[in-house]
Amino acid sequence: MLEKRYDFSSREEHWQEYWRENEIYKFNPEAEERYMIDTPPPTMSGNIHLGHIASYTQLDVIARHQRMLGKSVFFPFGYDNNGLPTERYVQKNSKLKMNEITRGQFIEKCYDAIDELKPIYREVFFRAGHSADFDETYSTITPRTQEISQRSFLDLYKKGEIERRNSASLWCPECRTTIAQSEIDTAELDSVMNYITFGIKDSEERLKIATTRPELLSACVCVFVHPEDEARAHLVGKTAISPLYNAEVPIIANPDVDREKGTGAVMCCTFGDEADAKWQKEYNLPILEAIAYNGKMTALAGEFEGLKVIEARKAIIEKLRETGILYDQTPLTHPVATHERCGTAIELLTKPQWFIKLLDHKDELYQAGLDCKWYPEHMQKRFLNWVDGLKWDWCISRQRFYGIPFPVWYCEDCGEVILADESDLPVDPSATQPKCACPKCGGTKFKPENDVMDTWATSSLTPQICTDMLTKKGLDDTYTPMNLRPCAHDNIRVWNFYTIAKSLLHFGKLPWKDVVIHGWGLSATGTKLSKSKSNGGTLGPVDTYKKYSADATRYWTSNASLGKDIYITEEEFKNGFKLMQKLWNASRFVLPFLEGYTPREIELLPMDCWIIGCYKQTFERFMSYMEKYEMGLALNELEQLFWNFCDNYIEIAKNRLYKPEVYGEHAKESAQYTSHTVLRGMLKLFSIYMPHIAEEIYQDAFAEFEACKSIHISKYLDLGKYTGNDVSAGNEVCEIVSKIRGYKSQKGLSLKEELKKVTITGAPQFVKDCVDDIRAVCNIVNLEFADGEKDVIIEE
RNA sequence: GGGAGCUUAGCUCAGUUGGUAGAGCAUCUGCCUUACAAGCAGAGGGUCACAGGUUCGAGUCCUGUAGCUCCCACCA
Repeated sequence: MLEKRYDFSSREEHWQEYWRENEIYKFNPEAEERYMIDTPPPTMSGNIHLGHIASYTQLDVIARHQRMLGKSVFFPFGYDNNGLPTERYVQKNSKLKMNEITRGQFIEKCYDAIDELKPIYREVFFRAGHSADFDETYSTITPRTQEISQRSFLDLYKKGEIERRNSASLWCPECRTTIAQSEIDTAELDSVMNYITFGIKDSEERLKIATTRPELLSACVCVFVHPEDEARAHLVGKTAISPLYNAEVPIIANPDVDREKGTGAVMCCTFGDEADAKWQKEYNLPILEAIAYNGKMTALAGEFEGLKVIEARKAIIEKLRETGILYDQTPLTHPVATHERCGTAIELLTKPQWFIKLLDHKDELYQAGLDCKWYPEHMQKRFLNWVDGLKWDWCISRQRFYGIPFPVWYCEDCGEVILADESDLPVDPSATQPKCACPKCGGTKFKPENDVMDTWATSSLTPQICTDMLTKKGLDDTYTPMNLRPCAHDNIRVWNFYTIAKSLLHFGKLPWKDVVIHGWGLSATGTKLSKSKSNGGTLGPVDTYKKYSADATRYWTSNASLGKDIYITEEEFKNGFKLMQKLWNASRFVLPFLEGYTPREIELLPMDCWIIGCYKQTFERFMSYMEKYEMGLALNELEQLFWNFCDNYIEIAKNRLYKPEVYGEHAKESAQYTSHTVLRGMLKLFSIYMPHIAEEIYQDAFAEFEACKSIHISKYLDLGKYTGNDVSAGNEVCEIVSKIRGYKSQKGLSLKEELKKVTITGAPQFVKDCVDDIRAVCNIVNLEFADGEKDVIIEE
């Protein structure tokens, strides 16, 4: 018997523990049919919020759906605790500066932070009723993961896909590390265009040049003009003299120059922007470093040495003004590349870095984008677009403390790269030494590579890291391509892209077949929920579970459209809560009539056939939506059926169930069979969205009947193909009932009010066969049928 | 500048292959009905962004326009 009230707060926890103890969600690698998900490990960088719950719950709905199709579902859970986000979190919360403590101490701090955060993260997901295995989880910083990640490095190095190059790379002066193209944001910043003049050697002429980066004047290596620039044609081949520094630089004609921009003459520095870097390579120009890794000017800048870039810019402008070299200024706003993590304008600096070759593989990457199935489909374009615009190889060196080290030393004598032995992985080259002498020069002194790898170099291996929990084989492709990678739309060019790249480079195949793109959880005002910013006022996940239940929280998130952002509104939690109550109450009505009842096949009354037809129709639509990962639309279909069941079917069945002495035992049994079947079927469909209450009711009423330990490992109730005939006729009955209810409503009568006589005209045979049901549900003394136009005539 | 998506009821959104506009929320009216008042019944509410075109017929297909959102490019 179900209690009058469903006490979700205690029952939800009860079932969570039950599922865990009984290993309901355990993956069976031997299963005939498997469904494997490459779960995104949440980044451990602070407080977890409802946005996470939104996307992970959608994923859980998918996992549960696949499980109820009879597949064994691999739904791992992991923690992404490797790298910059965690590092920044630790720095911020402990108010530490990187240069004030040792690397070892800092790493300890990071591990401590992870230990504190892990249980919080686990709790939030576990209490949402997620069907992942929380007892065996992975993390992106464990020794085992480090081993896999380093092995990936060695493998790609040996394949010739990784190399160390000394070239321009994207540098964040705030984080003091190189970053990748994918980590760039663009910010619209105010700036000033400064018009200055260069001298010309052996000439009185001055050459006008515009620049937004006068602080790089000391690193000016060349001046370009357009080949068709007649006014300046005579200068090509001559030597320009930079102001203040009096450096002699060549004047070269270059078709890349945009004659409309600035003055039409460009100074090329090391490096003002990507064009500078390109030209440096193209003309083999000298590399002059005016900016140091800490974002301050070097000795090259002369009197401006030690100033930060922005300060130096102000100072040099002042100086240029004083000396009369600056002849004009115009304010402008322009887009500046910034580091997405900290918003600092990035610089291009030269430093030896490790690169994974991507530009050589653009075609394969593009093809991989075509080969994956994207949901929603148009997200594929974003991937292809990104591959198209790829300009940099993937720089994987990071000048940070906390991360996975490169398994690499350099020979102090000859500089040769010495790789760690695979059997020694994971290694920390700063703590150990190579086992043999340098193969090239026989040297025995080595210095370690002190950089660590980009976090994405590791998280791009999640298919290998998570399936390693099954195979213990590390970098292995036994289970790839997996079935599904879920991912937010902002991660298409990052996590998705790199995972595809690694899988292609290592194994020559896709990491997974399907990609589902989910939106962001947005606050009611439409701002993105973020771990680092607080969107004050919004509920936290655990508060929401407490106030509205986990099931209601899940309802909110699963009701979203594929790929679309979802807004947090308490309205939706309330709706979820109401649905839960309704499910409870409907079951509380039906189930007592099913005590001691065992279903057997009998001939069903027309309206019973009708609701079963409705169920079949819903079931088909539900399945086809879920096939496309459209869980929100599937849920809508289901809800429609459920309300129909409550408002129309139960009202009809009620009379037969209560009064078999009036309507007959057969009519009662027909209603019993039908409500048993349809409620059981609907519960299963609901169970992927609201697993707790579905389990509660299932255990009370159906678990024994199905001899199944949990609704979540039972199979959907497929009643066969919907043929389409019975539903429309039954709907007509509902319309007639609705008309009669409307009549009472308009007259201000109670619905139980007795009607003396009702005549239904133009009704088909099906409706006539339902005479008892209609009479009962509308409380009609005398119900008659007549020929003529379809109508309902009521006499009080 | 290149690409993608969106525009349907006051709000949030559905609308599969063209065939009389749908749901939830909100609003209004009525109803304590032996599951549920956190409920039930009923009602009002839309030139489907705009303009053309194809068609017997267009929210749906084609072309164009406008507005919003996102991705990419744009640092002289």
